[in-house]
Amino acid sequence: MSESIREILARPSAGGGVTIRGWLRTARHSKEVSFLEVSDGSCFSGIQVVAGPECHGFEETVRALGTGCAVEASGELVESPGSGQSFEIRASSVALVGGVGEDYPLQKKRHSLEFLRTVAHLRPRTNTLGAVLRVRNATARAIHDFFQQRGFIQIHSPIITLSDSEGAGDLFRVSTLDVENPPRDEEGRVDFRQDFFAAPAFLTVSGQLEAEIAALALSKVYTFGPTFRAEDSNTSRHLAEFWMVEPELAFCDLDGLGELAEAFLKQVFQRVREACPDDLEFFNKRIDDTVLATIAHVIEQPFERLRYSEAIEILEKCDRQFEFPVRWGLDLQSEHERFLSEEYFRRPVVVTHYPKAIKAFYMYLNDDEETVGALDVLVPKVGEIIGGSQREHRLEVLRRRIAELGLEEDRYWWYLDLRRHGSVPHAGFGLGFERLVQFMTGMANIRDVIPFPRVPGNAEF
RNA sequence: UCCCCGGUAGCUCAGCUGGUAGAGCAGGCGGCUGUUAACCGCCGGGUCGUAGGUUCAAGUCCUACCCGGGGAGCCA
Repeated sequence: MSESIREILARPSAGGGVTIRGWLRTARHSKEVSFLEVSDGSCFSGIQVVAGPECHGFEETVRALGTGCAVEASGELVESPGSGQSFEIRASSVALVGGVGEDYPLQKKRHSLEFLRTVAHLRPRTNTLGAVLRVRNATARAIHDFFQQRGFIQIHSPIITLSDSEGAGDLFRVSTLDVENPPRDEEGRVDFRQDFFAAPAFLTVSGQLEAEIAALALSKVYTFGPTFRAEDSNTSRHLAEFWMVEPELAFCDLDGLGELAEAFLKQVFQRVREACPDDLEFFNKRIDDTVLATIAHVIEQPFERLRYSEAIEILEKCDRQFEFPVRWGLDLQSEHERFLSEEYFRRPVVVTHYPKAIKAFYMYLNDDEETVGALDVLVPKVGEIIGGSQREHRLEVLRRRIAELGLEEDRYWWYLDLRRHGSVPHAGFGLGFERLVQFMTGMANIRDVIPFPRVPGNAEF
């Protein structure tokens, strides 16, 4: 494999022959010389190829090149006399590998992100999406590194599931039945006993329950995989298909979970800042000029920790008028979360001990019998980025909670069984991977931090 | 799903109180001895989101629908 532009630009000094392959960002032609800016996606920067009449292919090829053309160029790596780059390639030959039509939609000029979504097959070639995909990659790697270094074992939780988990969101059905003419049972209802899995099946909304199973054997585990929600929600923070990171720890309580969440975010931010400095510089310059300061802040400042009750007090006492009411027992709204993290504390905030009525059945019931061991991490701009809890590991308490909420115990038989055999305190959280990338890059719309977004009414590409 | 805003050239937009569509960039051609989203000149390019309606006349006003954006709900 040939040397990437990233590797060439990282050379200690000029000199020597190089060959690069990539796509033209722009071509500047004057009478005796052409400047080609070539990118291969290996790093934010492209490399400048300078071709004159002595270059093989100058008249036939180089003069006709424009934005988008795929080329192969060979020559000598030299120090650039122009400002704007340290090295450039003095070309001895340039060959066209793949030309572009007159209707090639990408210009060297800035495009709107909305337009780029309509050409998702070409948008990775833009500065912005290229940077997003490199940061996304670095973030995924940093996540694996964090857990692997600490002895967490990755669990591959299933994509197809029969249970609807915590009942979170609407589910995508998985079926091989003929939708035009499904088999019916005696009462005329669709007979899923004849379906592929002999039961109604769905795409997973979370790997949590499976992670709990694994944690109660391997102690420290995590999942990192796609999840699916069929909610008709159309916002800049929601996708129908997104990736979720879910660590789960045995012998861990809520405090331990909060420490893990903070160490996790700090290290991931640190690693991505080390891996993608040019990309982050670009986001800070062109997308959101607070990105670098925010990243530094997350790495350096301790997170604020407070209980739900304290959060309510702060919100009640402040002189801000909120659209939605603030009262103990009501869930925090987006505006409340943003006020706390963006304005009041100006840093990530860890809120714990929520009222049991607004949280899921599996969360640990505190001694006050009113609150549960829930934990949310709120960050500026994005809002809730992590949601987690200490799990209820006491069989009788869990059965009571299931009954209180009117859930069917039968459907959770194996989840309950885990509490009958070797049950221990355990805790875990879920992190929306795209929201993390949004936070890192400052991208306003979640559809622009995933290469192929799935949203209501649109799954093209 | 709800509320608000928008849809005009390939892209980004302008088009006033209704009078029959324009700029920059992109594209094509030509010029320019080192450019940095290069620059200069010329040229081509539009059923103004769709369907109805009002009017002598609709890009402009009205209605419905479609698509996009922002916010909210739900959540990650």
